[in-house]
Amino acid sequence: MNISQAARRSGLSAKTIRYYEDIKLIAPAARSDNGYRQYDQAAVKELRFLAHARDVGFDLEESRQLLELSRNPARQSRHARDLVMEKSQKLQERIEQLVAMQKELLAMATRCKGDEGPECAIIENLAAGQESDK
Amino acid sequence: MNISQAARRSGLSAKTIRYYEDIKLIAPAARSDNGYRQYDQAAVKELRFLAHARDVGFDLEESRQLLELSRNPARQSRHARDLVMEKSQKLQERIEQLVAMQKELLAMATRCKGDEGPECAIIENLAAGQESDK
DNA sequence: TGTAAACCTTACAGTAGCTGGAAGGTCAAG
DNA sequence: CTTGACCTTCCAGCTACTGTAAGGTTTACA
Repeated sequence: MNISQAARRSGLSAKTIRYYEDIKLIAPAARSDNGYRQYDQAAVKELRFLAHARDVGFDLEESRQLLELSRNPARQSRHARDLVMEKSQKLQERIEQLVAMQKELLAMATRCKGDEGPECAIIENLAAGQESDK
Repeated sequence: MNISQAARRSGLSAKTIRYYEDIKLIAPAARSDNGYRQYDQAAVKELRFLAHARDVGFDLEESRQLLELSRNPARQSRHARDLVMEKSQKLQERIEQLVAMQKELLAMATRCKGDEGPECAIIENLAAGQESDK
């Protein structure tokens, strides 16, 4: 199949698939006589793997590691688990950070009248700085 | 004061301050005879404003808008409030997305033994694709 | 047979928000 | 007079793509 069908089946864009080939995340696709890239079921499966890994938050380097594990029949599931736990930890920290931001945004919004006047707790709050160094 | 002190007092790096000047987020700093940038309290206050706006999740364009509001004595607090509410909404969506990712990561990790063997629910889960198009 | 739409190719530029490094000028202490 | 800590500008690189240009191919249809 051509690249756009592989894209549809994998959930990646054709652009992204070419990009993944460029950066050697996947092996160069076979080519048909006209020079078009050709994908088989196995190739699509790897693309779907990558799409899913990205979806759950792995970056390209981590996705590459996971893909290598999936290709390696002598892998140790411990390695995959380590990657997942580490990502989960980072994600947890990120979530807590966003929740804290969210909390502060709502606190600011609550105290701002949001009318036609210039007085604004949001602006004051952002301007009010924790002075650090003198 | 010189740039590194302004950096310490604002919570931004010197690099970042120069960058903000470059992209005209802030006015070009005054220069002393030797060509060094000079910052006064008002300048530091704007830098702190920006640092804080970034901290709570605003991107540079939004931060620029907020800074303009803070500079404008004829502002309407409604505008600031709108920016905050919109950002809060986006943030909420992002948080829910990350929480869903986190949930899936933990579900995968739970089902993976994480030992020396190759059998791994994580790999299987990532490989198992929701086949979309035939 | 012509042509237009829908594919495909490569190559290069741009995005956000910085950070790092090179190459060099300035300043205060010892 | 040298060392180290500043400062300057400029350019490259980071992530993970996306957009665009300029072209070649294939297919459907009039």
